[in-house]
Amino acid sequence: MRLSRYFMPTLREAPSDAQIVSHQLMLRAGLIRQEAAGIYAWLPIGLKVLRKIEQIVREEMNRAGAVEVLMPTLQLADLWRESGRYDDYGEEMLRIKDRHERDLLYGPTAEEVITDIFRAYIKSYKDLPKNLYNIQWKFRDERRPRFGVMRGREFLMKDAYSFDVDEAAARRAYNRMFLAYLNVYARLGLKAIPVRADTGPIGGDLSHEFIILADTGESQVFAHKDLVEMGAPGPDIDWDGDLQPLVDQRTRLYAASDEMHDQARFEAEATPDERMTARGIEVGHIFYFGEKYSRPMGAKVAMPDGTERFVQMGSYGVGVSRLVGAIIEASHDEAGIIWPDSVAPFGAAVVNLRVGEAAVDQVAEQAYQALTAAGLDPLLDDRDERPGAKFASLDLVGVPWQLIVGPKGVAEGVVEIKRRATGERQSLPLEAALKAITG
RNA sequence: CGGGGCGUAGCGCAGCCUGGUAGCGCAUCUGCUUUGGGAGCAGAGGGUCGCAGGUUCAAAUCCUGCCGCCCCGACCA
Repeated sequence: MRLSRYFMPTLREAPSDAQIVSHQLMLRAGLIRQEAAGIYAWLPIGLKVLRKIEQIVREEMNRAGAVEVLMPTLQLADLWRESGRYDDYGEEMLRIKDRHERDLLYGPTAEEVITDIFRAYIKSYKDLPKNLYNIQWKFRDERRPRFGVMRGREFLMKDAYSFDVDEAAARRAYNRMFLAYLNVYARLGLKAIPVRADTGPIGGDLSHEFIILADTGESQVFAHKDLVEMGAPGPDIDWDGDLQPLVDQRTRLYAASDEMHDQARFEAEATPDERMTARGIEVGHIFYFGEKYSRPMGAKVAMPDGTERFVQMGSYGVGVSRLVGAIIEASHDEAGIIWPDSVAPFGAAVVNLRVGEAAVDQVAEQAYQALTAAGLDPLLDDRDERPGAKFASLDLVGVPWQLIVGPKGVAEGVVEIKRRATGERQSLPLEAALKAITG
C-alpha cells in the first residue's frame, strides 16, 4: 500500500475524551472514530488489525473442532420469550419493532438463536458432539460505556456454543475451548491467565475468565506466578484425546479475579514469592450451563435406548474488538503502539526519506516490491513529509519493521532497518535488509 | 442509575467570573527555503461558540430547559 493513496489519519494530540492509553492511541493512530458513546467506526488500520485477530480466533476455533456459522444481528423477541430471558435481560437489551410491529432485538449474545438452529436439525446422539460458533457484532446498551473499544456498546464477539450428550462430554468440549483460548492469546502475543469465574445458579467449577495482564486493566487478579509463565499448550495437541491433564495443570494453581478471590486460600496455596497480584483485562469467558437453554427451548436428542435427552450446552466468548484495545494496553511505549507481528496492520513499512530523488525512489520502490512479493503486505511511505514526521507516524501506528531508504544510505549502497519493538537499527545492503525482515 | 466534569475551527485549548469586533498552538492551503526523528519565513482559508428559549440596546459570556460526551461508583463480555 502506498501511503500517499491510503487513508491513515493520525493525530498529534489525543482527543480529550480518551482517558486510557489504548483508547488514546487508537484515536491518534487512526484505528477508530467514535460515532456515539461506545459506538465506533473502524478505519482502515483498525479494521486490518481487527480482521487479523478475528482470523486467528477463527483458525484456533476450527483447529479445536468448532464449526463457523453466521447468525443475524437482529433476533426475534419470541425466541427470547421461550428461554425466559426477554423480560429478564433489562435495559441492556436494545429492543426494536419492525414495520409489522413485531418485537425484535439487536442481539447481545446468541444462545437462543443457536439453540433454535440446533434443535431444527440435530435429533440424535449420533450427531453429537457439536460446537458452532460465529464472529458477529453484538450490542449491549451499557449503562456506562467506557475506555474506547474496551467496553463498547457495539462490539465484535466470537461466541461458540457446544452441544453434548452428557456432562462428561460437555466437559471435554469445555476443555477443548479452554486450551484453544490459551492458544489464541499466545498467538496474539498476550499472557493470559485462566481464572475461576462465578458459575451462577448452575454451580460447579466449569467457568473461567481469561485475563491478560495490563496495568490499566479493569480487574484485579490474584494468581500463582507459575501460571503466568506456563504458556499455551500449542496447536499440536491431540484435540480428540484426553485434554484433562493439560487443563488440570492450569487450573490447580491458584488464580482468581477480585470477586472470586479468597485471600486465605491464596496464602495457603502459594508462598509469598509465588503470589502475584496484578491488574488485568478480561478477554474471554467460557461457561458450562447444562440444560439452561436446551430444556426451555426443547433442544433434545434421541439416545441409543430410544429415550430423549436435553443436550448439555456451554458457551465460549472472546471479545474480538476488545482485544484490539487489550493488545495495545499490553504493548505500547511513549511513541505509540507496538503490534505483535501476528496482528500488525502491515508487516513492514518502507520509508522513503527523499521522495522525488530518483535514486532514492528507485531503491524504495525495489524494497517495496520485494517485500510485497515476500507476502509482508508492506506500507510504502511515499508522502511528501519530513523524515521526522514519517518516523513519528510509523512509530505511532506500530508497524513492526521500518526499512529506511535515504539519500546518504543509497549513496553508500545501504538501507537501514529498524525494529519497532526494540528500537534496534542496522545499516545493511538492501538484499541483506530484506532478508533480515523476511526471515 | 447516583455523584462529578466538560461541550468554542479537524485536534488540543484560552476567552465566560466582570455582556460590547471570536482568539492561540498544531493540522490544512499557496509560495520560497529546507530535508535522517513531528522544519523556518511569508501569506491564506476554515467557527450556526452543542440545541432551544429567555433577559438585554447588545449574549460564547447571565438565566431556564434539553441534548451530547467523559470520569468515579454500583453493574456487566
